[in-house]
Amino acid sequence: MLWPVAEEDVFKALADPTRRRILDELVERDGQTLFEICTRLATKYGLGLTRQAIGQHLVVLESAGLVRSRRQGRYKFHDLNTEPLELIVTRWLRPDPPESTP
Amino acid sequence: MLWPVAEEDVFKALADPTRRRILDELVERDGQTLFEICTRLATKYGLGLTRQAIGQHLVVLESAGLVRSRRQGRYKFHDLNTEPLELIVTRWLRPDPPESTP
DNA sequence: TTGATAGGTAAGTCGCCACTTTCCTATGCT
DNA sequence: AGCATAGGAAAGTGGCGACTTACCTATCAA
Repeated sequence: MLWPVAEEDVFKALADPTRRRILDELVERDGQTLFEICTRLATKYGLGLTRQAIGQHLVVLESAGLVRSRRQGRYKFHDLNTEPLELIVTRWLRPDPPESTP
Repeated sequence: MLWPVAEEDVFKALADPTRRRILDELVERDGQTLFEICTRLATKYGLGLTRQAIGQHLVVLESAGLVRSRRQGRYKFHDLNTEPLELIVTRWLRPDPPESTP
């Protein structure tokens, strides 16, 4: 248990389509800055959002543990972290289907 | 591709804590009716929601393909369907880590 | 048919959330 | 120093979603 992240935060973070697209970009290439993400969202998806909006989305993703950031000079690089997603997968798996109970 | 369900619907359905608890109940026992779900949510979690509220949540879950229902007389039984969850899992998996690039 | 049970529908309220606008801080370059 | 770049913070707005209240339909039992 590395992050004291509530499941609530993870699901809420994933609820927004823009945030999901940000994750899509980061899975393609880690270590992007805010401006890079803005540019790619604009060119690839025609997203007409301001830099501030994307910045707020990144805060939400970080709070959910889905994105980790490292500061370097005036740049802040963002990395994808898929660990919290495992919570989702395992949560609603059938405990153990006994297979032969007619 | 069994249901024409948008990914948007799945993530939105999972965004609400009450709906997640409903899924928790269904993974424990399939085939519960609306009233059963209401009762169990109230007793186990102290959820003070009206029957109508739960009913609306079930509609959302069905639209997302996470719950399937079968009518039988005046009863309507609800079953969990975890297929849409696989979308979430596979979406942000790294394509193929080349492993040896130090 | 009457009454009870199981569920559906629709209007209305309220709070939250995404987004913009505006302004501010920090780092690097020359 | 001065300016541009990268990022952060905060107030305000608009819309959507969760919930309630109230009413309606359908099935079964007496």
